[in-house]
Amino acid sequence: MITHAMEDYLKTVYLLQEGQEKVSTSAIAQQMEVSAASVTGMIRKLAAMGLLNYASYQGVELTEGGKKIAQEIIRHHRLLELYLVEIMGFTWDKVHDEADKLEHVISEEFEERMSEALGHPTTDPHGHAIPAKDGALQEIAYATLTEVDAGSSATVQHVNDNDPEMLRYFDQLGLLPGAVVQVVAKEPFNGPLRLKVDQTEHFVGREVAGNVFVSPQIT
Amino acid sequence: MITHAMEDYLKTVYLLQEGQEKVSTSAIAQQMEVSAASVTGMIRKLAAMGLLNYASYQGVELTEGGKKIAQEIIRHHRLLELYLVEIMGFTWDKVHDEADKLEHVISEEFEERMSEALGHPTTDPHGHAIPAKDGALQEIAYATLTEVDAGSSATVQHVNDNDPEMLRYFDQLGLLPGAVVQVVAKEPFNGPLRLKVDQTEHFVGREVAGNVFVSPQIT
DNA sequence: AGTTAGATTTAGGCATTCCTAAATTCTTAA
DNA sequence: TTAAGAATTTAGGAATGCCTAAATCTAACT
Repeated sequence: MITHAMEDYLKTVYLLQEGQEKVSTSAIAQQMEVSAASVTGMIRKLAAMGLLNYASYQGVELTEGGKKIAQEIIRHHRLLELYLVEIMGFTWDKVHDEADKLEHVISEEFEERMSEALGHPTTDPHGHAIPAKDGALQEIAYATLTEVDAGSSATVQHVNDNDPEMLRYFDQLGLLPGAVVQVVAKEPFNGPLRLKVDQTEHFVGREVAGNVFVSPQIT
Repeated sequence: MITHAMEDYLKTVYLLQEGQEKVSTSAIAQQMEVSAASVTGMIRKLAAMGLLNYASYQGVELTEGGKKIAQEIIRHHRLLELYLVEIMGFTWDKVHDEADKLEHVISEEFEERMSEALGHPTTDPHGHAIPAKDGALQEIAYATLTEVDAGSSATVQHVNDNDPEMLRYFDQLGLLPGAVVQVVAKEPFNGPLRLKVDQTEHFVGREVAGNVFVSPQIT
């Protein structure tokens, strides 16, 4: 039997796995805010179920079975976020926590009816790709705003959705997926960035800018 | 901390409590399909939390605090059922199980937005009353179809929503809340009832009829 | 009143999922 | 090459929520 906690682990491994193939115990522990010991314990159980491969001290890699479950959960999460915003009228910053709870609980039919009501979308409100029913998630590795040269412009593709407070801040600034930002100036020594979004200028800290993912502006 | 399991117990006690004030351990165990021992264990915990009063062998009674939580869960459940049918297009028979899972997980905001989308309704698709935000549930004790005299007509008020198969059967027969039924004849010795619903006649077993709650037809 | 059937509680166990602390293994740099 | 330090695993323990089996209580009938 697969539990909610297991689904959370699989989802986390899947999202951490993008890029590298192996994910370390400590990376999972940090991301999920549990102890490394707890991670080891759960990993062994998931390995015994054939949902991931792992060798002691070597890190973890999802099997096809594990990937499929992770994709399913991520699809639930992102469809829920979009449904909550588009159909139910939630604000941007509240949908992540609600979706984190609901994603483990909804039926396939619920998923299907949400997708239908939304016209089978492919992107959630934070700009993340929504995996197709049985398809892989194709997330492109965008640069963060901190990596954009002073003077250049870029288009916001997606933002991290973990921190509601930061989301409200993005909303205030107009840093939504699709928005065009110009990096007017970058302070040296890890100081703030000066941005121009929609005519208005703002100063934004490096930590904040690191959570905004952009592609070069298409002109 | 109040868990999902505790909420389920409180909900069950609340619904069993209608009519009598005291609810027995075995009644709870039977309704929830767990052992009586499990019920005892949970009851002691809930009593320690001040959510219900109980004395050994004497049965159980919810406190005001316990009632409040139970009402909240029942409100969630019934709003969810209605939302799933009216807004999402689920069929009658599938909403109970979905609502049983979601009722523990949704936020107050989710509840509020559902209620709004539905125009703040007071009855769910099975004819059960939806408790107001902070108000008590006022379920009227209707008669079942088995208690209606042969020759008399009655109006369906609500039906039991526990068994999806039975719900599909009710749907087929047209035994929906609001429908007018005439009991044409009753076989003696606990045999089937002959019903006339919407011009058509049907034979219905006693067990089935016992799950249809009616009031005398208002003519 | 005594017996007995049924209801209830107690006792002991198991799985889940987390924790801290201690032991082990790996890495790296002197 | 070895020894410190970091990462990982093992060990042991707590809370939850279920179970079965055994003990105990209640109520009903002779």
